[in-house]
Amino acid sequence: MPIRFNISPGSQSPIYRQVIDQARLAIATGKAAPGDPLPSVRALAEELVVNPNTIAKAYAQLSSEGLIESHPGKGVFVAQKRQVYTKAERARRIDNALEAFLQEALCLGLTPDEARKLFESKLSQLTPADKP
Amino acid sequence: MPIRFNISPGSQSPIYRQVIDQARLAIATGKAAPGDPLPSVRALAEELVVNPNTIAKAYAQLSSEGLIESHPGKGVFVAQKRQVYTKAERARRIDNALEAFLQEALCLGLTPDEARKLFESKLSQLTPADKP
Amino acid sequence: MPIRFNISPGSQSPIYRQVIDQARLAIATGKAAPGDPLPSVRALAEELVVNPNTIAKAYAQLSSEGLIESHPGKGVFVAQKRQVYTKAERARRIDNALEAFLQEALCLGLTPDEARKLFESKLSQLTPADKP
Amino acid sequence: MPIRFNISPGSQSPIYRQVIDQARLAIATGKAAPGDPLPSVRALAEELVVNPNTIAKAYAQLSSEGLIESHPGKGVFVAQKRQVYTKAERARRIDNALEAFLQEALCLGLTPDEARKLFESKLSQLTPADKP
DNA sequence: GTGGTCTAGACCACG
DNA sequence: GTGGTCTAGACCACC
Repeated sequence: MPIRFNISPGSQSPIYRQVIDQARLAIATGKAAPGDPLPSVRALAEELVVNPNTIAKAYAQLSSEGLIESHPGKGVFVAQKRQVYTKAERARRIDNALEAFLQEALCLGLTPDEARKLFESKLSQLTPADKP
Repeated sequence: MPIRFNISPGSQSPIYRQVIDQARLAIATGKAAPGDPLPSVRALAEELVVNPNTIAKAYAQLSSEGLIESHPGKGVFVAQKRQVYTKAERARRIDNALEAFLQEALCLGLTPDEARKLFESKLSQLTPADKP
Repeated sequence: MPIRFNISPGSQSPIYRQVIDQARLAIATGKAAPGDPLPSVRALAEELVVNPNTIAKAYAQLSSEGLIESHPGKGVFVAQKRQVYTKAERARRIDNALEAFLQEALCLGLTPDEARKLFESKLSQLTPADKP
Repeated sequence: MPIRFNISPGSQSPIYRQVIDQARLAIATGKAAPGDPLPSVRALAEELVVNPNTIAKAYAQLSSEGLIESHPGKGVFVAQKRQVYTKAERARRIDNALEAFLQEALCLGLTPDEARKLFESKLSQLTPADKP
C-alpha cells in the first residue's frame, strides 16, 4: 500500500519533518511494505503545494537512513527493512523522548494515573491499523 | 537539595533547552523544593563552560512558566507551585510531548508492549518519592 | 492590517517590552487579526534601528504567550486566539497591572473621579470596533 | 500619622521600590501629612530586616522628588506637598500606566465590563482611608 | 556579588 | 530570504 502523505502547514514541526515522520511511521508500523512505491519528489511537492526542495530534502534523509531507496528513472521505493541505529543508540533516543514526555507531564501537574491513561489512549490511537 | 546540571554539548537539543529540561524535571519530581536556590547565572555558565546569556535565557523561560523566581541582586529560587496554564493549554503541550515520544518509539521498532514496559519503568523511576 | 511599531529609545521600559506591548495591544484590540503577518525580525530591527536579537526576544515572548506563531523560513504571524493562562494566573497578572496604574495615578494626585473618567475614556478608545 | 511600612521580600518589585511606593501612596492619599516623621534609615532597615543601603536609596529618591525632607540630626519628615512633575509629564505617566493595564486586561480576554468592575473594586480598596 | 538588557556578529535550519 | 541558537562583551539596577 503506497504511503499517503498529508501535512498541516500550520503545524509546529517543519514540513520536511512531517514528511519524514509520516514515512517512518508508515514503514515502522508496516502500513508500507518493502518495495512499495513513494510518490515522486515533484509529484508530492505539487500535491502538498510545497517547494520541491523540501520534499527532496526529506527523501534524502530517509534515504540516508536506509528506509527508502531511490532508483533513478524508476522512482522511489520503501527499502528492505533493516536496523539503522545500534541498539544503544535506539535505547538512548527512546529514553530521551520518554523522559521529555514524562517531564512535561509531571511538570504540568499530571498524576501518574492520568499519564498512564493518556499514554494508553494515544497508543491505541496510533496502532489500530498495525495488523488490520 | 540543589539541582545538579550536566549538559552534553553534542546533543541535538540546544544547551538552554537541556538546562530547562533538567530544572523542570528536578522541580516536577520534587528533587528541588520551593525556596531552594539555583546556581547563579554566572556560576552555572562557568561550570558548564557556556555563555552566561545561554543560562540566563533558560532561567528566563523557567521564570515565565512560573517554576522559578529571580530576585535581582539575590539570586534565583524555585517558586511555590502554581498552575499557570489552562487545562486546554496543558493538554496541548502534553499531547505534543506524548506524540513525539510514541512517534520516535514506534519508528524505532518498539512494539506497544515494549513501549508500555519502558513507560511504566520510567514512571516509577521518576515518582518514587511522590507520596512518601 | 499590519502592526505599526514605533519605539522611544529614551523610555523607561526596555525596547523589547515596548515591542511586546504594542503587539499585544494591536492584537487585543483586533487591529491585528489572526493570520496577519508581523514584520520580519530583521526588517523590524532595521526599521527601528535596533539589534535583531532585541526583536527576536520580543517575538519569542509573544510566541510563548500564544499570541503569535513563528514559522522558520516563512515568517511570524498573529495566532488564533486561545486561552493559555488559568483564571488565577490571569487574575494575578491583571491585578498587578491595575495596582501599578492606580498606584501611579493616586501618587500623582489624581482623585478617584478623575481616574474613573480617564479609565472610561481610554476604555472606549481601545474598544471601538469590539463588536462592530 | 507616621507612615507604616511593610514589605514582602517575595514580591516582584524590589524592596527599595516598595518603600518608595508605600511612602508615595501614604503621602498622596493624605494618610501621611506634611511634617509627619518617617522612621530613620537605620531603624527602618532593622525593622524590615534589609540592608540600610536599600532604605537610604529609597529615601534619597523620595527626597529628590521633593516628597520628604531630611533634617540631619532631627530625622526625616514628609515635605510640604508640591507638584514635582509638570502637567504634561503627569498626564504622560498616567496614560502609560493606564494603557499598560488595559492592554494586559484586554489581551487576557477581559470584557470592558469586567475591567470596569475590577477597576472600581480596586479603587475603593485603595481609597477607603482617604477621608476617614 | 546578583540578574536584566542590549549590541555585534557568527552559524545553522528551513523554504 | 526567514527565524533559532550561541558567543563575547558591554552597561545598568539591585543588594
